[in-house]
Amino acid sequence: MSKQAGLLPAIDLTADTPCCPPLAQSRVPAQTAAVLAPAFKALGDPVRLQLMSMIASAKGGEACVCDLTPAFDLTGPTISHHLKTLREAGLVDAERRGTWVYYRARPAILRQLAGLLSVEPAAVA
Amino acid sequence: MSKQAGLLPAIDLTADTPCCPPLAQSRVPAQTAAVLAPAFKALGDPVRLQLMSMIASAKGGEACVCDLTPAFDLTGPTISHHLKTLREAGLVDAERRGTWVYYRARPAILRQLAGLLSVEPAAVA
DNA sequence: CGTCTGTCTTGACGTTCGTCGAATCAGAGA
DNA sequence: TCTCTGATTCGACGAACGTCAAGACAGACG
Repeated sequence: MSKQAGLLPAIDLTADTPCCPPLAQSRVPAQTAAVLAPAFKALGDPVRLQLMSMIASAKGGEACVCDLTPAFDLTGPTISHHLKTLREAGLVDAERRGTWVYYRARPAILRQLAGLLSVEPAAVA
Repeated sequence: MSKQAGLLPAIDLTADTPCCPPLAQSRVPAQTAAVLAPAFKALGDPVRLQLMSMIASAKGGEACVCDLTPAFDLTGPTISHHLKTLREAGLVDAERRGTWVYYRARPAILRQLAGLLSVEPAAVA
């Protein structure tokens, strides 16, 4: 077994979860909270939020680490650590192609999180 | 000045921020990330995610701490601490009425976060 | 006033996080 | 093969987090 094969997401959000009624509509069950909270937590760092955005909005739907790293005043290992956090939260996928590693967003979980947060436009008035 | 008047949110998300184009559409600026990341971070704990949901989905739009606390296997101070975190992230408002304190969700920021996460239904196909 | 109940603050504890430098791995090319 | 470059892992550090017990504050009711 390759020692550096940790490029797969640790949890699979696309399967089990029943795609979340809005948080403001019915109480989130403890189990759902336990699954989704780590995703919010991963987004809870300014660097990771920007990384996520750069990946999700990248041309072709994917971004190379080599383009991501120089966008911050941080070392390579630190960016790699943040990308690993996003990966383990199930927010992105990574794929190595030759010398470079490309990251790609997982729209399904993004939609889940957005749906959980959604509020009726004229909720309280 | 009352020593226990820390019931107001620490930041005002409803004013400055220009209501966020989707994260997957254009790169989130560092400044926006710095403002919004703490909100995601606040949602990044299972207990707080449930608290937020219980408050936002409560009948009348508000929930009493006395109803929130017994829903968890945690002490009062711990729940109070989590509520303070939600307050400081601008996600909820608190109001004391007589003996009890009521919490109320702030739909505006919820909408902002949901909008940031929104993805076109058939984004990548 | 005194007391009781509900909530928040303080102080402490162990754990996790964000960051770095150094070392390692993976692939490309000479 | 050896070397070079890109990316990750490892080990360490200080800072922040989640939790609790103990104490303080606010309001209601005698």
